[in-house]
Amino acid sequence: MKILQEKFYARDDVVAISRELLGKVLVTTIDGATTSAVITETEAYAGVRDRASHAYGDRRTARTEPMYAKGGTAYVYLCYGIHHLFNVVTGRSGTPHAILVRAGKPVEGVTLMLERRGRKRPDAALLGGPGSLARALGITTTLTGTSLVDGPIRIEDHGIRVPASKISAGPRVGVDYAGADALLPYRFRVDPGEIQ
DNA sequence: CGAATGATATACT
DNA sequence: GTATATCATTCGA
Repeated sequence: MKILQEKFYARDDVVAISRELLGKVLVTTIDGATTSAVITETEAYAGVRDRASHAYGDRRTARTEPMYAKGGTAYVYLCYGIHHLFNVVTGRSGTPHAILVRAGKPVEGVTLMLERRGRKRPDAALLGGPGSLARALGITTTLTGTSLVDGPIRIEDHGIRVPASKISAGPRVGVDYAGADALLPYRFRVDPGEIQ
């Protein structure tokens, strides 16, 4: 159960880190209650040169400020006025790379996750989609800018191995506005059935 | 298929 | 300071 340290996040290759996050375990402790899930889907947002990124063109604002922090910082923002989306900031300080965590497979605190989502039984919809995942894990915008190393959100390595052959890559979701960058294969997914 | 729903960025006065 | 368009989505008809 080792918590990923700053060294893991500080690297420059956000796309490589996106692949490596598959199979890692996202853990939150909110109000003393812990919930966790294996990450099964991620999307890379490659800083200032990626039209789909909030930091495209070096747009540094109050909202995007956490993206410019050092790797291992949480970036959470409100989307469509309803959904809190959780991202992992990578790269060194000043490099606004981030990874959107889109889906997961429940591990710990399933009852609480069902309660937060207003559902009866665990199924693909419980943690399927970035808004649903954040909701189930209790992640809100108040946690943006917090540390993933010693904060309420962290990511652990449980030794789950995801072979490269089981990872599918494709274009990102909901970023049609990004022109040619919308076609980049920056979305990575592993079939939840492949996770032990 | 389309409404919901509010913070945020940007362009105005 | 005020106005308005725009979302890295979800759920229900």
